[in-house]
Amino acid sequence: MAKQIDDADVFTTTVDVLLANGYAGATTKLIAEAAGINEVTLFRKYGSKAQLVTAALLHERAALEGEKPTEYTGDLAADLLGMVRTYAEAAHRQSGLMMLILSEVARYPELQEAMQVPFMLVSRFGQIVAQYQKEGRLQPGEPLLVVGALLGPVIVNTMLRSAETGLPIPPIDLPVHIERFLHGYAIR
Amino acid sequence: MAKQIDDADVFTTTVDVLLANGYAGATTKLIAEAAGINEVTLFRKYGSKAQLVTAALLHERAALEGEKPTEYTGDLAADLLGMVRTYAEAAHRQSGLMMLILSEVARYPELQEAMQVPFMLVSRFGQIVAQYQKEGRLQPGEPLLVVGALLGPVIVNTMLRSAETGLPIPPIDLPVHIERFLHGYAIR
DNA sequence: GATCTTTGCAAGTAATCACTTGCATTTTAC
DNA sequence: GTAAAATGCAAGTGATTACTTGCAAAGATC
Repeated sequence: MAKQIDDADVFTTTVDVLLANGYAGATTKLIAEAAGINEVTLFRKYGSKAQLVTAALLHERAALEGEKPTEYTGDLAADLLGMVRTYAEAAHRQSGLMMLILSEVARYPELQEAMQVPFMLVSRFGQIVAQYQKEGRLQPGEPLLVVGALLGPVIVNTMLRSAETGLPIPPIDLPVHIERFLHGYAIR
Repeated sequence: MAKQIDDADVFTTTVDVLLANGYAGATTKLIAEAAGINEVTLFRKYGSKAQLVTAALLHERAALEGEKPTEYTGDLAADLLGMVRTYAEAAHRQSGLMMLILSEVARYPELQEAMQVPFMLVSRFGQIVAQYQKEGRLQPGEPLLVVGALLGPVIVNTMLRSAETGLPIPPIDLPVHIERFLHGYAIR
């Protein structure tokens, strides 16, 4: 019956359903059920499925923006580990969002506005890397490529481990990964 | 009208449509149009959409298996570059397939049989890495994690560049990437 | 050439989906 | 307490999809 519906709850639930089912599989019926509200309410409040999904993904971005930002501290190893940990802590959702965006959202023009949601962390890390490069402590080159070398293995590891691929791949050992990364990219 | 239809052509086209549209978006109508055949023929020859898609993905795997395998040569840097090049040459299709499998095929139980298609290269590379580790030329540890460190940045780079992410990310410089990787993981 | 097989065309079925409408109930605001 | 707003329920619409059926034409085989 009539009750107050928390938009944030609906948005979070919407993203959950998207991650589990993809855009086509995230039917408005499924989303409504998962959110514990009536399907017609979704259309009354949000207009259309695309508008709901866009709003939900933008809400996800707002939540990311509200988090404590990863800051440059001057301690290279600690910053790298912090970056990778920030990513790893949100890895399941972040990897899922990244895949959702890259493979599905890109296919639906009506979701265009939500395209940039999962890449803000990457941008921010690029700025931190650039700072260390400026100080001559990391190899020169495109900062985003360096971020790729840092995060790529983590991203792919998370993706592969989240599906039944038949690959016996263990979780990544973050301190070891950072140590190897430092051997490769740090300037001593 | 009646003509000979090449299964291989249909399968390749099917995968093309899957990569462009995803599973839900790859309607049998679209696939038939793209293959230049009648939609009803798809059901006559392959039974159902799921069976067609599974057959197409398995055909993709057979094509991969038929390719010249990347072999251990004893020249570490050349092998690493060869591995990364093998992946990069097929990158657009491989990354697309990987994303398709991880994010979509995993959601449809009827496609279960096709799950392992894009991961054969990864397995093979793991074996080569293990060989170099045995010889004490690469850092010890889980070979697949080392492959992740080698391929992860390439995979993610390809994924990010294939979509409109707003990130100004350039293509990866493979020789530089190998050089940095060697600094990080090779034992001199 | 005759027969069988294959494929195309057209029409159709049942199910599902995003979305709408009408009515009733509950909640909120004044 | 009253009126307005919000939400639920049920039924429904139009479009789309995977898939089927019937007929005819073309290709392959003997």
